[in-house]
Amino acid sequence: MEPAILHVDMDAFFAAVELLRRPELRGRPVVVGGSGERGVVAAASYEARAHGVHSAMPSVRARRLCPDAVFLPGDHAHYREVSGRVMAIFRDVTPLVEPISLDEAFLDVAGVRRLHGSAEQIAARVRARVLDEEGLTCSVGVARVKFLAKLASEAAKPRAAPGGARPGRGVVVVGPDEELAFLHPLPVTALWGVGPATHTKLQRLGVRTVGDLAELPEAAVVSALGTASGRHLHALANARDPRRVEPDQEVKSVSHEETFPRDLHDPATLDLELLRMADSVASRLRHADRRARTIGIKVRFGDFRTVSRSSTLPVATASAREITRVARDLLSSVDPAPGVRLLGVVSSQLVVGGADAEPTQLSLGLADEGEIAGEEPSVGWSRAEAVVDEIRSRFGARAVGPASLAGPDGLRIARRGDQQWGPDAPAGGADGG
DNA sequence: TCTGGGGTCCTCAGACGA
DNA sequence: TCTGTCGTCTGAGGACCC
Repeated sequence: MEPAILHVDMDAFFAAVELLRRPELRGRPVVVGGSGERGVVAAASYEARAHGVHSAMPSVRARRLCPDAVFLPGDHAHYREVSGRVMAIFRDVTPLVEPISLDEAFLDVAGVRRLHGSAEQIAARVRARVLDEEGLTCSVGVARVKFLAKLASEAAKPRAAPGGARPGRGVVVVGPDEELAFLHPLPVTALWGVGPATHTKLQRLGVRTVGDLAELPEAAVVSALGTASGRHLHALANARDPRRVEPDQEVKSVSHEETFPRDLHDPATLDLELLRMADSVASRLRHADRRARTIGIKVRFGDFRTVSRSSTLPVATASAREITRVARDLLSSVDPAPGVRLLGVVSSQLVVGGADAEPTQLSLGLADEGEIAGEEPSVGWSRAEAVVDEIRSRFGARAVGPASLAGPDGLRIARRGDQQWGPDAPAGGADGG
């Protein structure tokens, strides 16, 4: 079988997009990410990587490693916009595009080779178009199966070197007869699904490389890692990966979580944050035409101990009021006294369709603060929230929101990606204990 | 060298009904 | 009526990915 899966990975995407807007920074180490003490690096230019800076590294440490670096706060909305245009280029080549994140995607080109040429030729053309139309470089891996394509794109990438990037090969093709020779010398951590915990377990079995793992009997791997992970990783190590490129991935959960600049102890402050996050989750659910059956919270304490609580409702909801009510209930079972570092609201078990897609849970007609004259209270609220959505779509997310979120600088409405890489430098917003 | 945010998937334990 | 088993659902937590 000829390779027909492409994995396209943008090179230092966020940093590269920023350099397009600020060409004067070219050649300098640039770091995109959170600015606060608890922020992390989202992307680093190759000049910064040469100093040892990499994504997910605490910003504080990145600053220490590379004091000359230019730190930029990151603009998630803009990256999404650029990503959308790049994905459109991919879809122009084949309809079978599976985005993995803003900066990478799998493409299945099996059906378009007669039209566009071999997978390798298509890969080269995709790279050229992305560079032409967006001014961005990307690396492409080509293989028979997904995870090999992904490893191949990694092998195609530029490398960090003092003074900037050493160009990579751009496109790497792993032919069917080269798969094991390509795969087996790689460290086992190169496999998708082998993180620190699994690595430790595999080390105990004497596994260092993918080849070592491939040689073990599957039963031994299953016994060490569990059925699902064990079988999966053993298959990958033998170049077997049955996963197809899936263009229409359903979203399975919608969540919003934030790390605070300082740990919070005060229940009233936490309650306001919870309200803000529930409002954000509900708004995004309605925008995606989804409702959630399960509502959960996530609490991380100052010592990094993390707990979660969840509750499954009889009827799915996308109402901010209902999500807040459930989340509040769950939060009341957690003692914030040790200090809360992070709070999150999660919605899952999603069903398709807005509020009118399924029967609404009617209340028993008790007096309700949200009641609208002559209407069932919950119906009144869902109408009110539909109006909120309409206003936000016209005037922006911060145009309207719960009164309790009003402050001297306007509404404190949480938007997706606002705080993607950690809290900004503290501005005295936390209660500090 | 103190660890973000938004996701997915897996495991395990307990509850519950057939 | 009691007990055991099985499958399913739920909740909590962990690991991993970008």
